[in-house]
Amino acid sequence: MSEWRGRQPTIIDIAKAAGVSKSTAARALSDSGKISADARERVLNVAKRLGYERNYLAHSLRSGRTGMIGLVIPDIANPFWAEVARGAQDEASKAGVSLLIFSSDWNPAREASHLRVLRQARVDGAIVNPVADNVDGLGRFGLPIVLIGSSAERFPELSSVGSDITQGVGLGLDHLEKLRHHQPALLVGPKGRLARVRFSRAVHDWCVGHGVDPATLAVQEGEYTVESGHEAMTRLIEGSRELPRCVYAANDLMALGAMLAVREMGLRCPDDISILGFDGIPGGAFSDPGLSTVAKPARGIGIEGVKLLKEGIEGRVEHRRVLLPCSLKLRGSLAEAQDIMPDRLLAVGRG
Amino acid sequence: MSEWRGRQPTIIDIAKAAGVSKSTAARALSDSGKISADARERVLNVAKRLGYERNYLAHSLRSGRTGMIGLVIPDIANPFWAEVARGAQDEASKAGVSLLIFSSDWNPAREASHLRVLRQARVDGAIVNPVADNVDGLGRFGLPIVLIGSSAERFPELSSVGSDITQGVGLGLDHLEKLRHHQPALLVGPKGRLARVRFSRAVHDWCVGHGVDPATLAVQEGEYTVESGHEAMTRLIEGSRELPRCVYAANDLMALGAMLAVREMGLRCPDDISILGFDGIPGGAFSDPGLSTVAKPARGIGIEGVKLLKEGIEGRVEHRRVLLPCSLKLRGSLAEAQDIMPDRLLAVGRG
DNA sequence: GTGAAAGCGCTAACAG
DNA sequence: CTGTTAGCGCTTTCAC
Repeated sequence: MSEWRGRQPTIIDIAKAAGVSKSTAARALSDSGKISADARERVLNVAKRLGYERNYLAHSLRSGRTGMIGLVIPDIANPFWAEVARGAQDEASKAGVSLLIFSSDWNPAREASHLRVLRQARVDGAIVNPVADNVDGLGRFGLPIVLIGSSAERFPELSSVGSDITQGVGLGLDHLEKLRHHQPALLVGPKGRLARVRFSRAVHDWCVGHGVDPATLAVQEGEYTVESGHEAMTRLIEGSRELPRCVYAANDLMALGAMLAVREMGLRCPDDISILGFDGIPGGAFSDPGLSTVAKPARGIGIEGVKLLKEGIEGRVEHRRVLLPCSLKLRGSLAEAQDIMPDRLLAVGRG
Repeated sequence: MSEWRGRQPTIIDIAKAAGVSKSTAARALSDSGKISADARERVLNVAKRLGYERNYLAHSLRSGRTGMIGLVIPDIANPFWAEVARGAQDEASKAGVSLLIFSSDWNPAREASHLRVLRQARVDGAIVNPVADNVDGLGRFGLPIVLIGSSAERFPELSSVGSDITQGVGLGLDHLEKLRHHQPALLVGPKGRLARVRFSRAVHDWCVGHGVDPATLAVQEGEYTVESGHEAMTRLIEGSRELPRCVYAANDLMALGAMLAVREMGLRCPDDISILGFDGIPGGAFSDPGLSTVAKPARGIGIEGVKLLKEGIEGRVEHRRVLLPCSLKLRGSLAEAQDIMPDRLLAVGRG
């Protein structure tokens, strides 16, 4: 209403205008303690009229709680992480806390800096997917913290939430088996990454449990990008004695790259080669055929992360590890295995 | 080092431990004012030893600046907005301020709530893409504000940064003309949206300037989604006397949907129908053929938004409008127009 | 019920 | 150059 170009009204202004003391005004405004209905109403009215808004800085300074939590992820522009952020955002706003999102761009130094900023901003806690291998910083963060993603293994003492890779890998392998693809070739990530280890181990375990010799599966490495998936697929086709009829990629982008490579070599997906991805990125719907994939519960991870963190902040639960199930997203890139190999395939890739 | 399970040390602890007064410690810690090299060093050493970290709440409460700025966008899971956020994040961390990202999910009520939270958190300013048509809230935000996206037009008095739609549309149309597609069909957004108006107007103006009668262009509406693009394209083909040989979609998702529709009708892109999108989302690279598109400067918008806001906060500049140029991203979905229409095309779509 | 008073941790005059 | 003092706006005893 009024064009008060000056500073925003403080609790003192309200108290004065309502003819009560600072503390009575505070009590009315924070809806706490004993206060007469009359006084409370008068204060509230004045507050509304003057456009009062609680100063959260002062509030937090005094109460020791900021009502803010931090989220540190590797890349906000990556659809998977964006989805995690969205889930966290939803849950945070439902819980009435503000979420501070930080993107580390896979840079450990930047991650450390973000963590520092968060602590200095006195957030009540943080959700982090650590990119730094040396994660000392986390140990001494000194605030409630929840880990997301694969790095949880390195910090068994911290609460964490992630996707159940073992279950997800099994889901994919089971489905491939149903399509009679018993020995899919694998497109995995680079050696160093923990995610790679977990994927490979899950595949290994599944094989052992299903009477398949893990050593018989062809494997190619990639960098989790479309380009490297393309290259890996090319190497795979050119390097194998027999044309692979099915490929299981550890990540959707590589799967998409593989699909491109397949087409470029004059082969067809899924008729000649079936392709299964892992992630569930939206872009997988735009390829031709659409990419079938094992989708990670990205949004759920964000939601659960916030819930877990709240538990930690409120001291309700000491420590907990949550594993969310993956789900199968079937589009067009998978076909049943043919018993007889079409003649024209025999000639392909013998470059 | 030390396992102080207690509270973090304050400036008073430092002062005491260093044997100086609170203010001397403050001066050393904030690197301001006159202070002897000796005292400064002693304080700094103690601070480091005790693991001192400035309490930004108190700092902000006192100094009136929080060093935080807000970013309110419609959807963090949308690749375009994620990219904007990433740009803003980069620039913010370069400028040494923290960025609070909020996603309104196209919900005006939620947007209003986010704006309130930001003001209550005493951010120094905010960057907003308003979804609410009734944007009273913005006017009385009371803090420096920068608008991003198309809504800038409704608030000529506020600073803003956006993409140059007119230039972008022209870029696309120029290129199509070069390929001898003089009358592309248009896939535009829903009537209400400002973005739709701007796109249509830009096309109109280009036509007038290039001797094309705007009324001769076929137009279909969509909702900016893959599905609606698919439907619009189907309507377009079934509804036109002559098969359109080129389509210009106002958004990439609709273009992708159109591509799907084209293929389903037994036509080929780009041989039979050329398709041009508008946005530049990463998913456009996964389609077959890859989607040629006019890319909006998403990251640049985020970067420029932060720069503009900083100017506003520091009172350096009163008001400014920045328009960033779009760029052409050529992939496989565009081909030169054929003079003669292949026979088989004449039969298609006469459902 | 209500008010007075004492801080939360820090900055910014102001004297020394 | 350094220490003292007075708050920033709010919550929270503690008396009355």
